[in-house]
Order: sequence, then C-alpha cells, then structure tokens
Amino acid sequence: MARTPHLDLSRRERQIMLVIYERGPQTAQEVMQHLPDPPSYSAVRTMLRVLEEKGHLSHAQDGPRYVYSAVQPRDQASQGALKQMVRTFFDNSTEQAMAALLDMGGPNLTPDALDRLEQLIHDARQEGR
Amino acid sequence: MARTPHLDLSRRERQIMLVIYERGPQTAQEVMQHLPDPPSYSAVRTMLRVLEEKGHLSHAQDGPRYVYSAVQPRDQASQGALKQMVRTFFDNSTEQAMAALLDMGGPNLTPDALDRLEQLIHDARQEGR
DNA sequence: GAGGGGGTGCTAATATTTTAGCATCTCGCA
DNA sequence: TGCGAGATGCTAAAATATTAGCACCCCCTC
Repeated sequence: MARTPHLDLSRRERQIMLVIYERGPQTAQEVMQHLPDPPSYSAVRTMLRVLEEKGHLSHAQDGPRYVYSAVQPRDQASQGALKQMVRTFFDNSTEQAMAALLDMGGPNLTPDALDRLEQLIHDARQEGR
Repeated sequence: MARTPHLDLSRRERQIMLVIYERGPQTAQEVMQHLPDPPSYSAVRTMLRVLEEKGHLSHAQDGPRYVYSAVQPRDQASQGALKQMVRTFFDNSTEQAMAALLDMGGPNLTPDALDRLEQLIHDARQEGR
C-alpha cells in the first residue's frame, strides 16, 4: 500500500529494486552483475526470493531459469519516487524540481526536446483554465 | 564520495536523512516525531550519532541540546537523487522525467510558475547554441 | 539544597539483513 | 547412459542495523 516502498526496503533490497527498474526484467545473474559490491550468486537469489515473498517482485520461468520483474509498474513507482523527491528536496514545489532538472540536464537536451517540453507546458496551461 | 548516499544507507538511516533534508536542521525529538513508526527517543539518538560518525550529519549545540544538520548541502544531495531517479526510471532522459513531473504536478502549477518554466526553457535553448 | 525535567554518552541485547553452503533437479551431449 | 553445467530450494551462520536501558550532568524551581 505504501506509495514509496523505498522507505521500507533494506539496503540490498532497494539496490535490487532499482536495478530491476532501471534495466527491466532480469535473471539473478544479471541482477548480480549490476549490484554495487556484488555478493555471491546465492545471496542474490535469496534476496530475490525474499522480495518476491514480500510482494515486490514476481518471477516468470524462461526455459531453465527465473526472470524477475517488478510487480508495481515502472511509471507508478516513478511517480511515487518523484513525489517523495519533490517533497523532500523541493519543498513540495514541482516548479523548483523542474527547474533543478532543467539546470542539471539542460546541456543534454536537444532543441527538439525543448520544443516538446514547451508544448507540454503550453498544454498544461490550457488544462489549468 | 558517493553521489547517492541513498544506496549505502540502512532503512532507518535513510528515513532520518530524508526527514532532515525535508525539514532542515533538527533536534532528536523533532526527528523522532517525523519518523514513520517512531522508535524510542534513545534509539533515534543512537542513529543520529552513527550518522554523524559516518559523516552524513553534524551537530551544533543549541543551548542544552544538539541540533543535527546534513553535511552534504541540500542542493547537492537533491542533484544526486535526481540523477539517480532519471537513470532508474526514465532511461536517462531528462525530458521524460520533466514530462512526468509536469504530468504529475501540472494542475498545481500556477500560470506564473508555468511562465517561469517557459522562460527557463528559453534560456536553456540559448545556452545550447 | 533536594528533587525533577530534559538533555547526553555509552553499552548491551535483540531483530533483521545479508551472506554463503549444500543437496537436488533438469537438460544437453559425448 | 552417464557426466557436467547451471539452475533452484532450503537452511544455517555471520554481519549489521535497530532498539532500549542505565548512569551521569546541568539547570531550574520549590
């Protein structure tokens, strides 16, 4: 029920969930390879099983192995995380958060991307009417 | 050294850091009151001490009590967190992240805020030249 | 000047997380 | 058929996080 499961997860659990959200459904092997300070294969598998028990992951059989994926859809999870972030670091101000993002990623944004963003803002204004 | 201390913190440590970033420098009492499932006062104080040992917090004396504050400035921390978030949930696309933010917080944005954002985008475009 | 409130330091116990090991199963193939 | 690679289930041990308790100290006030 928690909007931000982040807060309830242990360190490794969190690291694993992030890896899975970042890279999509994966096997234990893959997850292990993308964890910081990777523990043993066995340890990773245990964590995956625990996360599944807790309802954060589910697995599908792919031939001989398990492929784990997040139960909560990515966009839902990201929304919770964004909300958390806006509250924690930007005084609940979406505007501030957007400004920070722009400031950070600005140079990497293509002119086209900037166009699209402007359009979105334009649309938002319409809705606000 | 870690950009995202998030990943190295235990559950309670993380909760505490978030409370402090959200509400600014605080005493143990205050922190406790804002933790989910607050443990004893004593437990909170211990965690604060540990976080200080690890270099995440520092304390100043305010009369008879300690006031803890984050060592890493808020904007630095938020930047790290944003980066992490963009990578994890938005395929490293700042544009996608901004769109999601807008989608989420759009209705709460005042026309003025939208104006300012448009201006920022405008500025970003100039720089990109 | 004795007692109480509210803070701190330190330490021990408990709970949880995190790790690794071992037995077993399945599949492909020599 | 029998062997080896690579997967899983289960369990125990180790490490770490989390909690609480106790002793002390300072200050205020009765």
